[in-house]
Amino acid sequence: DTSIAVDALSQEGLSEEAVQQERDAAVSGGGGTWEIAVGGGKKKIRRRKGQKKVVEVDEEDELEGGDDDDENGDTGGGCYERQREHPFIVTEPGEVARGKKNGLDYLFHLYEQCREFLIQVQNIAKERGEKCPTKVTNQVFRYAKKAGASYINKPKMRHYVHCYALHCLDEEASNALRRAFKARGENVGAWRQACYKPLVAIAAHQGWDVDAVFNAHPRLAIWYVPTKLRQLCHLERNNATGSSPISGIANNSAICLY
Amino acid sequence: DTSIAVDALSQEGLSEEAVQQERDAAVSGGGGTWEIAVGGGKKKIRRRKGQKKVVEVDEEDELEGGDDDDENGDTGGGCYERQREHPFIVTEPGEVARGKKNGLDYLFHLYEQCREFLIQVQNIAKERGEKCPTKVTNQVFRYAKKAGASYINKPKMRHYVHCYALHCLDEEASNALRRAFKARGENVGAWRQACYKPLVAIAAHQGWDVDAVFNAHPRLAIWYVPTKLRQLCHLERNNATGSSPISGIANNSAICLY
DNA sequence: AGAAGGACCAGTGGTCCGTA
DNA sequence: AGAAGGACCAGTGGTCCGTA
Repeated sequence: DTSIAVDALSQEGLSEEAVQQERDAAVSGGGGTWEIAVGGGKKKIRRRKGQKKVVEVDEEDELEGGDDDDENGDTGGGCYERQREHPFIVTEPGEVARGKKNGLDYLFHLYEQCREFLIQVQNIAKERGEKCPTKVTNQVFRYAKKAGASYINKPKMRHYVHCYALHCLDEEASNALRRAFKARGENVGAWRQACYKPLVAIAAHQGWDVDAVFNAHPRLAIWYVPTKLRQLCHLERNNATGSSPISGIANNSAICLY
Repeated sequence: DTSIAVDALSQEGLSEEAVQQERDAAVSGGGGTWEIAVGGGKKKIRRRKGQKKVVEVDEEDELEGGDDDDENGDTGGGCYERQREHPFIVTEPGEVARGKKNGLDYLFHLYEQCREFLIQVQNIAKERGEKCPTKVTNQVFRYAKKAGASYINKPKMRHYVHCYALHCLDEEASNALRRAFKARGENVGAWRQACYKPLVAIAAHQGWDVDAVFNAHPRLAIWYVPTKLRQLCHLERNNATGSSPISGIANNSAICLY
């Protein structure tokens, strides 16, 4: 029975398209596929990026049919495999990922989508006189999922927040890093790690106050500062100071690490 | 064994006085009394307000001995009654409550104390490079308790937040309300209820944005807007608008409810 | 191996309701 | 009755680790 999924959606004022797609996903046996679950106005962008079938032979149907891997022959029945988003690869700015991969422009686009979902949640809250979130909270992720953006989830977005931060704060540096890591053939994890260092340098110039750095940028202010970035800034501040941690905070302009 | 309470305190850099008092409370059999648990630098203020023994015959010891009510004769043993703070009564500005009561100046003073505890928590967090609370959170209440201010607790502070808000935002109106309700012999609950209306009026003048009203005042911005005040503002906005809730927000200056 | 995300967990905001 | 606050609860921020 699909009534639960449809009921949940019917309260949110979604397009009939999204409801229909969610219904299809529910019918498909509990698993569904990411492709099917992607709904509403956000789907177009995702489609554009999803250039599949480099090795595969099956032409995908827009609404039905799985994104079957070779080892999974269970196509005819009601049992889809549990599909995940394609992994990210390091791409240059403007470059579309080929194969079963997603590029970094697409990654950053997800942050913009989350911002739009937050704005919608805020508007609803204001209208109802309820307390209004200023950050991308669990509530926003839940809203995004109901709106059909099932490819957005909290662990992923939190994982790459600092990469998005660098993209917002110093797009040139971010682009240069992407090109360098692509040229070197580094994987996404290595690129992600490398994004921390320039951010710490930016924080250093702002008195080591990474919260202030985030809050000063309107698109970044809606994201929680990642724990690891905060810790790195704290460690570097104490190293850079060259004295007891007690002094801290005020000595920002004297020392430049990078 | 008192080691747990002492250990918890020893990490917070408290005065030995507070630790000793906590130990006494623990020894006293799990109950302890509020008087004993009150410790550290904050105690003085509390003492000043606590003018007891109007009907009672027992002179209180500063550190030992309960604040025994007539019906409780269990004084000699290790079993203290579970003491609560004296209830609030409506007092005029500057008036000290008599008998086993606390006055409203004392109530508002508790909010100032919480602010000081928040500032301490913030300073510790900044020093450690941890995320820094902007509001009076559970963490702050926990810190206050460990610091010996056991008379501060979350339900009480949340209960009277809007009364403190009126005191901050329009002290003249707050004082007038206190005098009027005292003159009429109203109880604290009635006074508390009456504090909502002038706050809604203030919010009305600020485009019904009660969050903005709180945030604009530095001592108030650290407190969460109470749910009921938020709801009242929302209801009044829709009533005042005289049309569909869709219009909302922009029509602030035209209509004055009070 | 490298990576995506379901699902868990400690501690939160909120306040009810057993207590005095 | 009026009031103080321990203690509970649903939903949070954070991220681990079983999964693909």
